[in-house]
Amino acid sequence: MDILAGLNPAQKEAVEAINGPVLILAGPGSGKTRVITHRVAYLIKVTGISPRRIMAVTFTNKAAREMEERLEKLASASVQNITLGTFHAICARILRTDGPAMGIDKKFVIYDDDDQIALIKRSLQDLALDPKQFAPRALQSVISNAKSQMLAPGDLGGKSYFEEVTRRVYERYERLLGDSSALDFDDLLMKTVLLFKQNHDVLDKYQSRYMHIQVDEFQDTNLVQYELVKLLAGKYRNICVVGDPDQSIYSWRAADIRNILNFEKDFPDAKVILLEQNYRSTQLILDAATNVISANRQRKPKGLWTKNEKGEGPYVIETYSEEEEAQWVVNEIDRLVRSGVVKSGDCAVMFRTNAQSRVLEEAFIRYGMAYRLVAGTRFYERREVKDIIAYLRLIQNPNDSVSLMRVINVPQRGIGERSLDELTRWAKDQGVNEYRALQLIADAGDDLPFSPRTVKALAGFAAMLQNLIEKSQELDTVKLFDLVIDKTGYKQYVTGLVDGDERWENIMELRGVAQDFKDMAPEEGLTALLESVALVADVDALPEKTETVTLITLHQAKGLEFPVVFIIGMEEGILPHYKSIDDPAQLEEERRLCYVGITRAKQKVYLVRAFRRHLMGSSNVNKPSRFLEDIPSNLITRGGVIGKEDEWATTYKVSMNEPKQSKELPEFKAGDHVVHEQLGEGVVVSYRRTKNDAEVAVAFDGAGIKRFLLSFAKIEKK
DNA sequence: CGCAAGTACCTTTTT
DNA sequence: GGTACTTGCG
Repeated sequence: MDILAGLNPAQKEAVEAINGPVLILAGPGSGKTRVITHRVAYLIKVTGISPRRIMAVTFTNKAAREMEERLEKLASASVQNITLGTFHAICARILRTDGPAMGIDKKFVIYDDDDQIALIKRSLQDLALDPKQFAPRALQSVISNAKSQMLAPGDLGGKSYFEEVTRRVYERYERLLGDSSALDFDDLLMKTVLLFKQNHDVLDKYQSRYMHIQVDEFQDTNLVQYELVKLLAGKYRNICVVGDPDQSIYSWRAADIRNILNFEKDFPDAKVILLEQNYRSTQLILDAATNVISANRQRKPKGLWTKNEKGEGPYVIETYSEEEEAQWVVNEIDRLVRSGVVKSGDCAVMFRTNAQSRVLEEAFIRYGMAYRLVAGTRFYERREVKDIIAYLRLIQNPNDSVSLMRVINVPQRGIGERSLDELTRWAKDQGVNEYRALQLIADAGDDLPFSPRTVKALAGFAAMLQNLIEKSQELDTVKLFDLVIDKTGYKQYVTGLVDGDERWENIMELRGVAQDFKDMAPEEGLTALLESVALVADVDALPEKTETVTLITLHQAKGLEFPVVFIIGMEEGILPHYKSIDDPAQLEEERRLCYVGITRAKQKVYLVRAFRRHLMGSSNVNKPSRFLEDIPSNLITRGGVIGKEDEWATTYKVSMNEPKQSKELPEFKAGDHVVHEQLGEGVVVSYRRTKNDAEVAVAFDGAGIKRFLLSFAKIEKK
């Protein structure tokens, strides 16, 4: 039984406890993923359970991918028969198959955040409400929260005027979703639960199939998700949930730690297994993390321990500004790499908010150090990508009015704002959706509130769409893709835009995604393509080990580990985030976020803060994060807890600018041939003196144009 | 109707 | 500091 080899007693117990409910509480670095994958492998290989009777649910696509890879190594061929995916993906599949039993259009589209906002704005418009007074974002969040708790519009009380408005918007929004044959993210979960509750045959089908169910990151599940799991496990009760309440960082998305407590209530016979041995971090890092998290009051203490060496405690670093913070990080990574301690791929820089990555990126670019930013501007959020997807969605489901309104005039077809308003109003009067209205207009001819020119434009669009729909019956996804960018005129349109080349490249990248579905039957291929696009937000299915530094948000870092971790912005207002400071519960979540960050580190962790930072234009002086004070000074390897702002000069500090001024900087001019230490030969494109430095842009053969600060870059004339 | 310039607005984390 | 929305002009 080599599947159990190398596991510690607690891990072994967790793998072997396959009968009945199990709750695994797993500390960071305790081999959680290992346990889950080994459990599944054990089920298949040792007890001979058919893979198709196993479901493994994860919270993110990344986690699903990782589990799949690991399982492939352990249990090879049988893996593809396991139902493995995110809650949303699994539910989408169930609804695609059995949704029609409760009146869900088989061809439903999945609306993401942006689509939801568009539809909420439409709802406000329909109800003659002012979007300035009722922020669409806020409404979206309230509606989403309601759905996460299975609340229908009618369940929202009319306690205040705002609630009353929310109820009305929610109602209208649901109506519009239905008219568009669309489901939003929350619907995928909620409707599946409703389907199971309303249709016993369907529930029985799934209950009977799934003999074993595993749920990862259980602390991040919301009420609907837990409900779903309970229903699915209703027959065999072989349910295993794995989580760590200390790493619950998604309560803002309605994740509910109470699910862990309720699990023990709902399954009183549940076996509870603690994984407390940490295999990841040095003792001092683990101690520091434990001290940080222990300050939370709403938690059960845990006995995390490790056999690892004592190692180094956290480094606490203070810099003057956020620019220096970024520069310092880059310098330190460079120093570590040069001294041979680590490779740059071993380093990760983590931050609370995406906005912090900009300054960081600039420093990396200036220095000429390679990095990868995990999901910066997300690929699927780019305008041109969304436009093409909207066309594809329309082909699959022309009722999708958000997509229709999005692209009806992109590229411009002479259908302006006024015509669109009129179209919406007319469709509403006729009691049909926009697509149907277009068809009616194309057929009607006279007697319409549109100018002949507009009628022609609208009819033209309808005819084009109709044609694409017909062609889609026989073309594979790639051929259809090419036809779309050709017939819609998008190709010509996009190449004429200012960043035409870049946008075109993005479209070609999307075409690459379409290629994955090329061999499927036409309709299925399109459905599968759209589903993967809707549910897999990160296009970077990059392998974990890369040769470059990783820049990542603390949230995204959960589940990962790196030898060297930098957490920047260790300041009041950033971490903890200023929006969370007033609310004790939210503050505890910020602390957990900090804990997640520290526990990612194996060897070294740097807690970096800037004395002065620009926020929304103006410059602020921030206090050190309160979380730094939770780390006893004897654990800190360098730096110490930094004092109040006026003591800045007396505390440990790092400053890079001072001695540089006197140094003679080499001068270049455009056209000079130069050599860069890492990037090789290149030609100077521009040269510009700044206050104490000079900025030079160099075009390299392989690497394109890079910009450097001369005081840092190692460039010489050839 | 389309485009350009100007204005007001807002900033957390993601399936 | 960036973007989404508005205004004004051709």
